This record gives sequence, structure tokens and C-alpha cells, in this order.
Amino acid sequence: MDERQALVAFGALSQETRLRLLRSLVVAGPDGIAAGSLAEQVGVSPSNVSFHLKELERAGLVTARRDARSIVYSAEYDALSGLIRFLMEDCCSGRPEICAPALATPCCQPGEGRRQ
Amino acid sequence: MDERQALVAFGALSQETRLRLLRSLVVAGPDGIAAGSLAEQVGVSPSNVSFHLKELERAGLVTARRDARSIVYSAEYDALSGLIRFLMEDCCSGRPEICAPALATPCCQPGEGRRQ
DNA sequence: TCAATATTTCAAGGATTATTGAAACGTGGA
DNA sequence: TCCACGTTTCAATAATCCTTGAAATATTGA
Repeated sequence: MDERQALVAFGALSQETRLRLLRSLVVAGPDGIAAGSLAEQVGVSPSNVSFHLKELERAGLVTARRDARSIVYSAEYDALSGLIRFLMEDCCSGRPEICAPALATPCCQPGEGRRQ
Repeated sequence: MDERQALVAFGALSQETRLRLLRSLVVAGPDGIAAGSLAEQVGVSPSNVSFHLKELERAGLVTARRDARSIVYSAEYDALSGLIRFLMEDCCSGRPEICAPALATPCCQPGEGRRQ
């Protein structure tokens, strides 16, 4: 993940609808969700959801595949972990004390989910 | 770090000048850097650097204090680690396998700096 | 107090991004 | 083949963001 990719990725995550879309896709797992279902879940119009999905795709955070009439999107886990890594490396450059609290996050121990 | 804060923070990081500013401030450490020096370092006009620093401040990623004629900015380490944490919790909700590769990042082991 | 320094604020302009609805496209079933 | 479905594309508009330079503010030292 180079700086340019990170910039685009941050831009993609800075919009409410897109953040919700990505969250749904992460929770859905590798099987993904069809564009239409996503539109219902986040409550926006089909053309608007298409616009934002394209933006997430441009950022490399999701991928699309056709399944019959539907187009199924799924989260790109590698890109997400790459972005976390970019942020950690940027922040920690010379300052490991920044990452330490984040690394204490319990979400990634096996069996743990999102904090309430 | 709630969703609204995260959205603003991602927006702040999605701009090249601001990302450079933040990087300089992180490397500089808690002592911070004066606005004018930052303007020189990143190569933008004083008024433009002021605009972007205000944006970073609005996002909670930096703080400002006056020191004589200068205004000295410094990175808000807590906000940065909070953002990393938000990303990890969001990504890992139900999917710890996303974070695992990011957590293998060597940057945060004591004594390590940014990866080359 | 005056001038110089460091920075911010403001207004104007241009550039990018978001939303909307209509039209177009590809797919599968009758 | 034809129609319905799911989705994308397009054009137009609205909204937001970025840049620029000039003027304003606060501070320091002569």
C-alpha cells in the first residue's frame, strides 16, 4: 500500500454511505452481497449505491463479480489490512507508543468481535 | 472514537498536503513544529498550510499552542491510535483474519521504526 | 509606539464530489 | 424472441473542498 493508494482509500472511507457499505461487506464475509441488497441495507437508491460501490472499487477496498443478474460485491481484506498497516507504520515511525494502545484492542484475538 | 469522528478523520487523511503535515508532526514528536516550519517542509503557502492544519485540528488529529510569535502544532497520538483501533474493530468485526496480517507489522515492536 | 514577524481570516474562483432521475445494458425465464 | 429484473451509465444540479492573494490579528523587539 503506497501513499497514493492510501489517500484514495482514506477518501473512500470518509463518506457515510461508503463506510456503511464496507461494514456490511466485511460482516457478510467472502461470499459478498448483491448491489440491490446493499442498497436496501443502507437505504439509498440503486444508482447512488452503484456510484459509491464504484468508488470503493476504485480504492481497491471491494471487488465485484457477476452472479446471474446480480452483481455481487465483497470486501477486499488484503486492502483493509494493508490500510491498517499503512496507518500503523506512518504513526509509529519513530513513535511506537502510538500503536501500543491500538494493539491492545481486543477485537482481533480469536473469538472476539467488535467492541460494544 | 465514534463513527462521526472517524469519518472526519478519514476525510482529513485523504488529502496529500494534510497527510504530509501529519507525518511530519508524528515524526517530530510531542514538541511539535511551528506552522511556518511546516509550510516550508511540505512546500505550501502559509495560508494554505493554515487551512489544512485547521482541518486536521477539526478532525482532532493535531493540537495547537502558541509559543511567542509562533503557533506550534503537534500530533494527537490518542486520536491516531483511536483511529487505528476503529479501523481494526470495524474490519475485524466477526473477521479477525483481516487484522492478523496488519498486526504482524514490525513497526511497533520496541526499537523498530517505519518499514523501508 | 512603531515596524517586523508569524500566522490566521476572508472572499473569490476553480475543482472535485454527491445526488437525482431517466435511459441504457446485460441476463434469465416464459 | 420478448419481457422483466438488477444494475450501471449519463447528464444536470447541488454541495463541498481546495487554492490564492490580500487584509487582519497577535506578538516581539527597537
